[in-house]
Amino acid sequence: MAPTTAPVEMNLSIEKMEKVAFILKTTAHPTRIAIVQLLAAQESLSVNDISERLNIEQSLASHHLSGMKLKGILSSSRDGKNVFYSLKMREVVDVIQCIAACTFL
Amino acid sequence: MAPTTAPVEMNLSIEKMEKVAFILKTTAHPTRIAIVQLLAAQESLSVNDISERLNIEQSLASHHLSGMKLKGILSSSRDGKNVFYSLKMREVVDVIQCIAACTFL
DNA sequence: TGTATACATGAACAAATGATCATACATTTG
DNA sequence: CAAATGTATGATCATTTGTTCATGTATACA
Repeated sequence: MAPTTAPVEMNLSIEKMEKVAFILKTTAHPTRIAIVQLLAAQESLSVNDISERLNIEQSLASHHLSGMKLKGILSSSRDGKNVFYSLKMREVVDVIQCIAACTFL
Repeated sequence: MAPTTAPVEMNLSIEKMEKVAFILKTTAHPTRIAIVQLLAAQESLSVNDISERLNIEQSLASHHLSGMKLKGILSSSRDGKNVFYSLKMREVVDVIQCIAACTFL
């Protein structure tokens, strides 16, 4: 039987480390963290919703959103004039929670 | 009584989001992820150990290491000619594990 | 004291990022 | 179709990052 608490042992491949870095990098920005927060609570929001809630320009919101979509963190679907974004890679929520939980921050 | 599984609801402050972003940014690099990996398994390693294991120049390793130390992720202590670095913020291990566990990566 | 070994540091430069602006595209409605 | 609304995109620019190189500092040891 494997012990329930194995010694830390992960040995990621170089490729995997690059992918992980890629995702972390995509998440590592206050505005993008805020976006993830909103979408963790809302299921889906339009670009306007987000830019208003975060008090940023529409264009900037769109840039962040499409970037995050391109990198696989978000997905989007159009409904009339609006484009609604939602979380695709929900794991990033846990990642943020994990760091945010550090009491010393 | 608070429910044990609350709906996703974290509402981090702007300051907290900036701090989280700061930590993620500091971690978001293949070499630095590799360093965390090594230190997750070794407790402490010298600059030379690390630069050899990762096949990078001493100078580059030192830059990454002192940066991570400055940002609170690592700590260091000198023993003779060597400086040994070790993980201070072990939470970053979980963060990396979390993303690395995504099957689609 | 001088030399070797281990690290640190700063300059310099290329590349990536983030923000803003202007403008283009898409959809609805009059 | 024209105007209004919502979103995307590309150019530009300032800032930050990552790397390399040269050199400086610290410790050990002959």
